[in-house]
Amino acid sequence: MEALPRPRPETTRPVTISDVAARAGVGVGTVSRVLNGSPLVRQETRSQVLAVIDELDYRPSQIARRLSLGRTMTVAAVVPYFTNPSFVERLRGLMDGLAESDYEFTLCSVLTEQQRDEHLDALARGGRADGVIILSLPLAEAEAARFQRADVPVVMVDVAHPAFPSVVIDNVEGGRLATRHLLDLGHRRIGFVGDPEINLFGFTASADRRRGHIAELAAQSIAPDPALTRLGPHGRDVAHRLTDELLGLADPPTAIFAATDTQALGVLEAAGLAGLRVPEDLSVVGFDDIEVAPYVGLTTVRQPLEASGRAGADLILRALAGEPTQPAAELLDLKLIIRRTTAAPTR
Amino acid sequence: MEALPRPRPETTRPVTISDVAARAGVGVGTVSRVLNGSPLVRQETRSQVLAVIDELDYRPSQIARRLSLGRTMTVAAVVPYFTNPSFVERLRGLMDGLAESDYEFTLCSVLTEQQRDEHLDALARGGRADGVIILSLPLAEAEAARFQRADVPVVMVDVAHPAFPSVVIDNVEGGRLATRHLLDLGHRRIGFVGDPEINLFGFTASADRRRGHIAELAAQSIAPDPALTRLGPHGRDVAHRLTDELLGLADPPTAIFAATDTQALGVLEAAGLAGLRVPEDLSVVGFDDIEVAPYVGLTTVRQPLEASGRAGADLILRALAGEPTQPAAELLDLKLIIRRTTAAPTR
DNA sequence: CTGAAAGCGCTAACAC
DNA sequence: GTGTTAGCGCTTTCAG
Repeated sequence: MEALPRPRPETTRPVTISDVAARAGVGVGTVSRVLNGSPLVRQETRSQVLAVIDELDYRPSQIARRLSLGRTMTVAAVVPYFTNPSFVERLRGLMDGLAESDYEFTLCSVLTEQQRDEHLDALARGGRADGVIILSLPLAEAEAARFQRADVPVVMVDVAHPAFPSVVIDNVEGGRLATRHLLDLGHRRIGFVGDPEINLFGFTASADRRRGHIAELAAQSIAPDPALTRLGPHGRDVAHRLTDELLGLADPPTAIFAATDTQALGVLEAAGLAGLRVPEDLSVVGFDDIEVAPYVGLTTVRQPLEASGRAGADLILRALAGEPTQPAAELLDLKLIIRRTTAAPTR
Repeated sequence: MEALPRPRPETTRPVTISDVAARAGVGVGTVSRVLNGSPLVRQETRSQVLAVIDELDYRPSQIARRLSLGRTMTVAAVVPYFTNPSFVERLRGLMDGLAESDYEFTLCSVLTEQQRDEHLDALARGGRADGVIILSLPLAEAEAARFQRADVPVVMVDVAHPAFPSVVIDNVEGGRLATRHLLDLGHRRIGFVGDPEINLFGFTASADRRRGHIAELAAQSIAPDPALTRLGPHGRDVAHRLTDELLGLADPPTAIFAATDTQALGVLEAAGLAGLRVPEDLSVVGFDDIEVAPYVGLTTVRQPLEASGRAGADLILRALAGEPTQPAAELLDLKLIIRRTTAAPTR
């Protein structure tokens, strides 16, 4: 058999820990020790091994390491609609924060309920990730319990859960901020375009912002006109359509508060197509302050998107490091950014 | 020892293949076989094992599976500036395409040269991913060779390499398309805002588009005016500044072709701040047709961003499936999308 | 068809 | 200090 002239090995075989051990004339245990910075290695041996590692250009197999360690050395982020600008920004902060650690990152994209359930299920049974960051998705009690049982640390971003540390904003307050601005400008008929109260993933941001909106109206003794509220699946296109309805009203609003910037873009689009000038004929305020907001001069409530991702990464890293973490909610600041889509009503 | 009342096991231990085997009264080998759909299992045994798997809610450990298989069952995508709209769109197509497969996905974010090198190095030594999709990053010969030696299939998107299948567009043609449109409109002094010819990652899209731009000018016997060309690091802000320079010229351009939509946004911003009306005082055409393009009414050359990601995923999946793949370049279509930022010059 | 056992590459417990 | 060895959970011969 050894006589067989095996075809030239075009492809290289990765060098393993035993290759290093053999070459260095030591046991694999020793190599492993220097690899993991164990102090129980003579300095001389250490540098010897290091030299061989360098010579052989050896890199330990993460897979093998994980199996042996029983840890995956990765952090997973479960994120719905990850291509949406606001999630992209959160992701950036998150990956930035993780990049500085020893943990790998794995993105669990959620577009459907099934994906949501599958990812959560897989993650909650452990062995897939050592820590999980969940973005915007409310967790059912049973789901939270499973994570706890499997002893998998969880951090929530943009949504809270009593059992885990979370990073959130005060959406109600944000809704008030936006509405107060419109009110201050003199608007009295203010439309609202947002998500349905009951939606696929149970997002509550839109509903909370609307609660703030209504509260602020009430503070000015304005009874909310149900006709001025239009809710529909999140997206620019739907918001566009809802705005058409609003503008078609006998007594249309002079301003519209959109639950998110994406929806505000739809509002602007509809207004433009309807021949309305913004802000002269219609004021518009959004929420989030995504990257495009400045381009269209959108007045909006800014929330620290990227910072929320970073905060999430920091929290999970801290938990993974064994530091005691509080299942408390970290509240990020909101700020009204006034640009060119809002002004006093002319009607 | 067995007398020790161990503290109640708060955390669950994952069920393994031997748990299943034991419970089903078979060997682990058999369980493995039914897991992998081997035909060499009696139907009766199979359903028996399946029942236990179901009962125990068993899920095989991917880590162990990978170590044993010697394959990672994941495909990696190396992507620079993944938060840029164009990359996000490509990513979406890519992840969509991969989601339908058995492969996991791992995103290698590249923001610095070091990250580029590290990721490429790690990936090229194999063991990290079974297949690699590289976005926009030109590969050095030595790097390509390493992938080949390690027998790791590679697919290039938005940049070609003779050794691997790739998905590209004809940037030169795109540049001609944009410029011809401006020329047809009657513009003769056309500015160009793009990336430096020599840049961090060796991107050539901007340079190629400019070559098309110049070629088209030449076709109309127009000598390119060096003063009308401004190159700088990619980004809205820099493009904004470069446009300021252009507009400050004694004889400023009546139109500007920006190498990308992002840069076009910077151009529009600068024009607006300079009090110029678009398109009356200045026409602007971009490239890519990213999601925000319609919002600002940007005339641009559309390239199928999402489709490129999908195509990349399809190619790598095909390679992974062992199907013979050609190291040929798949050329995607370009299309000029005329919106509101271009018109005939008024000067 | 199926059980037993070797092995994937690494870590950690255990001797020397 | 350092070598040896027993797993980590799974796949895959190799016998039977």
